[in-house]
Amino acid sequence: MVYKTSEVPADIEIPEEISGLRMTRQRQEVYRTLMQERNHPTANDVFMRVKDRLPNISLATVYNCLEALVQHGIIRQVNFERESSRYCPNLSEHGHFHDETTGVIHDIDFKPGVHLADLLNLPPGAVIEDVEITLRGKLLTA
Amino acid sequence: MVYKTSEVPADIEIPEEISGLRMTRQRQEVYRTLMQERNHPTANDVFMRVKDRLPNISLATVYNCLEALVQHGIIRQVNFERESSRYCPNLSEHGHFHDETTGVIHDIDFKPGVHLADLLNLPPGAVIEDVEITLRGKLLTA
DNA sequence: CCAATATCAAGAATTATTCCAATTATTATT
DNA sequence: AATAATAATTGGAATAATTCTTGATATTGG
Ligand SMILES: [Mn+2]
Ligand SMILES: [Mn+2]
Ligand SMILES: [Zn+2]
Ligand SMILES: [Zn+2]
Repeated sequence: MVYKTSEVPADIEIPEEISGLRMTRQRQEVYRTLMQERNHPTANDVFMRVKDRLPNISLATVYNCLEALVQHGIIRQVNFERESSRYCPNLSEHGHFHDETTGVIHDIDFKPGVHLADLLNLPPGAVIEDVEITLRGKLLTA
Repeated sequence: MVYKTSEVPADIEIPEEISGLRMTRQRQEVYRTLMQERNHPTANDVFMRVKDRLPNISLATVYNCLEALVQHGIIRQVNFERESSRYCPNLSEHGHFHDETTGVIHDIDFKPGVHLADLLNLPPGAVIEDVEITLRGKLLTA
């Protein structure tokens, strides 16, 4: 079943349209889940959570919504090795540290004033559209 | 058919054992291919090339060999988004720039003296075991 | 209201990679 | 050298994340 966008509950503060993307009920709930659970969930994680609110949503729709949100620059897709893609609503430039002990993924910011592209020997004429920084290691709690 | 390691042709300069890994004929040919074709081939690319020399090699073996070489730090596995894994024999610390126009992947070095981990706000206690830097964009030739 | 377009749902299809079982090769032991 | 134990290879089956397809439903604009 497709939910009418006009039946959106009152407690949502997500606009009806973001940068040209129609915010359907499904897209809103997918986006809300990412905003509430900032632990870089997979499509399936999102699917399970969104089902609490939209019991009839399909996994394909979650994938469609995530892709639409990524395409419009509202969220970011994050990949570790060959694992399932994860999704992140943090739009500030940041990298990801994957703690192998706990599985937790930490957002990593640059120190102030650092611009990665300045530190690389890029080939002349290179126009960078996207940068991904991935760190793998352990977080010692001792 | 399994090739006897003793029947290795004379023009190979790869040692019989590298850091504890038995260099079988299959592993030698996989490694040789990576050294000769520095364009970050996929497992299937390697498979097709190696078949010229070992017509009976299987794709599973190519995957096995690549994994063994990666595990022993002899080559690196490189991932772009959700595409097939690619493999790189360049062991110096470097990143990868994926030119979307041509599909070519360029090795990217840091400018001298740059150490990425120094520029990031890592959580206290983080021990980094691996860093991956991936750039996507276009190489203007004009 | 109507037509055109967009979105959704369910399940099938795709595909890179891994797994499995049988065979062959290598190494260690007698 | 023969034998036993271990490791590697092969071909095909299995896996699993993602994408595709198709029919239904919703939205938009006239
Ligand atoms: Mn639940
Ligand atoms: Mn060929
Ligand atoms: Zn993030
Ligand atoms: Zn490389």
